This record gives sequence, structure tokens and C-alpha cells, in this order.
Amino acid sequence: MTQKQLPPVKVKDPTTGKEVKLSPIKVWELSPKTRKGKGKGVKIGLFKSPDTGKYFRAKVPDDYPISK
DNA sequence: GCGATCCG
DNA sequence: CGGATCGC
Repeated sequence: MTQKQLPPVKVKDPTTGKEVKLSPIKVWELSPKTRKGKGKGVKIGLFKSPDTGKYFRAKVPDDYPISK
């Protein structure tokens, strides 16, 4: 059992205004427009509010794995 | 404003 | 096709 299950991300549901731990449905990274050597982009995760079922995006930690 | 990505 | 996400 070497598999590490990813911890849920603490995000604020804009629909409820509550901070909830959710696992991102999809995660990707916005590359910096000028990808010149440095400048990390921002990792974005797609979530859905458990209460309203609405979708929203939020930043995820830089160490989060990317879903393709 | 751009960069990726998805849902209305 | 737009809006929304975050950093520069």
C-alpha cells in the first residue's frame, strides 16, 4: 500500500460561502503567458458544490497532481 | 489580459 | 462563446 490518496482541497464554495474539502474533478495548470524559464502558473481545479450541484473552479496547491 | 478548461 | 479561476 504505497498509494497516497490525495487529500481533499479546502475550497470555498461560492454557492454556499462555506469552506469545504472537496476533491477536484479535474486539475490542470495555467501556464504563464510568457513561459520563459520561470514563472509558475496556477493550478486550477474543477469542483462542484455538494449542496447546489453547481460547478466552480478554484486554485489547488502547487503540489497537486494534474488530471488529464 | 493571458494561460487551460469546463459548464451553461 | 462567455465566464470563472489565480498570478504577474
